[in-house]
Amino acid sequence: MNAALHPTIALLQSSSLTTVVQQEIERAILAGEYAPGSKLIEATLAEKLGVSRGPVREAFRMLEEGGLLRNEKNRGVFVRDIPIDEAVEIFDLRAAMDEMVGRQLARQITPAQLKEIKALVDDMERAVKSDDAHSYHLLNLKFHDRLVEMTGNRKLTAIYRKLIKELSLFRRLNLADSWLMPISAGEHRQIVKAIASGDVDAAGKALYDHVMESKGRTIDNDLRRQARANAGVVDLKQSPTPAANERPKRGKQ
Amino acid sequence: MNAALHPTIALLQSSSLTTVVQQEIERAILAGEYAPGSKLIEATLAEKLGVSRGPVREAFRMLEEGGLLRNEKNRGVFVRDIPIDEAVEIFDLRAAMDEMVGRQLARQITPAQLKEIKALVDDMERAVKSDDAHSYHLLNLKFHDRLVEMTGNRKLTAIYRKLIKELSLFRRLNLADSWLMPISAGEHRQIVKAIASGDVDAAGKALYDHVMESKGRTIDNDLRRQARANAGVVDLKQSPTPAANERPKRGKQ
DNA sequence: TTTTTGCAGATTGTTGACAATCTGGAAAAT
DNA sequence: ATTTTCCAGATTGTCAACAATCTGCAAAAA
Repeated sequence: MNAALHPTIALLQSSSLTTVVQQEIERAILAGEYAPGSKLIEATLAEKLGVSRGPVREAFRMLEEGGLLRNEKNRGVFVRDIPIDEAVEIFDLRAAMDEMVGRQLARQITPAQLKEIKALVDDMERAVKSDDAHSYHLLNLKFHDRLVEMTGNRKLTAIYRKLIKELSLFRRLNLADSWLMPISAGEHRQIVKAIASGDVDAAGKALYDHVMESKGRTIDNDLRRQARANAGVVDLKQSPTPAANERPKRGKQ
Repeated sequence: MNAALHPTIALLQSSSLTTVVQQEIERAILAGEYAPGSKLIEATLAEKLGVSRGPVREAFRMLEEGGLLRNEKNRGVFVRDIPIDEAVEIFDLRAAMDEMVGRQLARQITPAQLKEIKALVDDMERAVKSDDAHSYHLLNLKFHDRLVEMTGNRKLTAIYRKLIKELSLFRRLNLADSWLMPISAGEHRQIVKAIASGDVDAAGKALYDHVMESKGRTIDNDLRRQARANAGVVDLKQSPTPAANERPKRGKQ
């Protein structure tokens, strides 16, 4: 008599307060409700969610290990703010993983799967035409996530997703991408074409290059942003940063 | 006034009971003191370490997220037993990561670093000559760990180490490798040579192939072991497995 | 005999309380 | 005016107790 026959039973067997709290905090972070660098207070969260501090602390430890939170002993936990060096490292790693994805899919993708990702690319092009950056962003995430998932390598998929989540905490990434959508969209067509052709090297290279292009765009973006911020500082010197009290005074990221 | 000036201060600032407990459990698991599949009891561990159950539970959550433990609600936490499918996935992923390592090192390795890994290979060959499988195993781990570390990509290094830890829980891997040492050792020489030559493709391929060979050897080993176990079962049918009470009755890995 | 039911002990899940530490600012000293 | 000292409030770290759940076994039922 195995479990998971009745969905409610499976739910009760798997979810404890800790896991629910963990999922809720993760959702809120990824939704941007807690900005990178901001502090999470155990008691506040516990009260908001109607539980005691125990489960909240356990959820903190999980999210900490998962790379979304950072803990300073006796000072508190903070939403991680991914520095640009780390973002670069993640992009490089992701490129290698995506290359592996491309090579594998060029060999093993099924017609049904091919149809599915082609449809996603079509949707993305529609989003480009209607200048819908938000939809494009979501479809882009979905596209890459599905590709990785289609390899059938669950370990790869799990780690890939973790990296994507961390990258989303690289806050300088959000906006200013809208005029680049057509370029990115074109690369997606190219990726699908290479996979469909069954050319292992081409598919690997297409995905590798795509991620590296994305990395380049993101970094350029950040450098511009950095420059703009520095330019502003000379006029506003010593003006207090808005959320200064949410940032720790000691230690490094 | 920054921290970490006095090592004791840095230690007290970073280590809480939770982190100490976490490290101790991890050490014990990797040392084989708790076998894969065995159950860890909160109260027992708490007493042995002289703390209450709170920190132990928090450490459990971290190790769970880290892939070393598995949690079944209301039933307890168990040392994870990596199934062969997952081991295969990890090997494939590791191969891609090591290929990245090889390509990067072929470009950027320094003479001092090259000297260091050459020395490690020398040590390994000495271990082969004296038939010291244990030393060889440790040196092998060190060799690959240093290579990854030398890329300078901390994210890659962290994930690589996590994968190695998980692989060590694939219990069927331990023994029976001793007569293969010469082969593996030769591959290591080959890897170093390719990196030293600066040939990006060759270095990547050398590491990729090495990991895949290692994967092949491990799987063959497991299949033989599996076959042997099955052959034994016909004689010993229904004989109770020794640690049967340590394994859960419900759910899947 | 075989199956079902119903505990008792063991173990995990959750909570609230207390101890230790940090933060920011007021008071005191320079 | 500037620096130092001290303290109260806020927050995290740890613990022990209680509640909920599971496991294995013995007694009852079939």
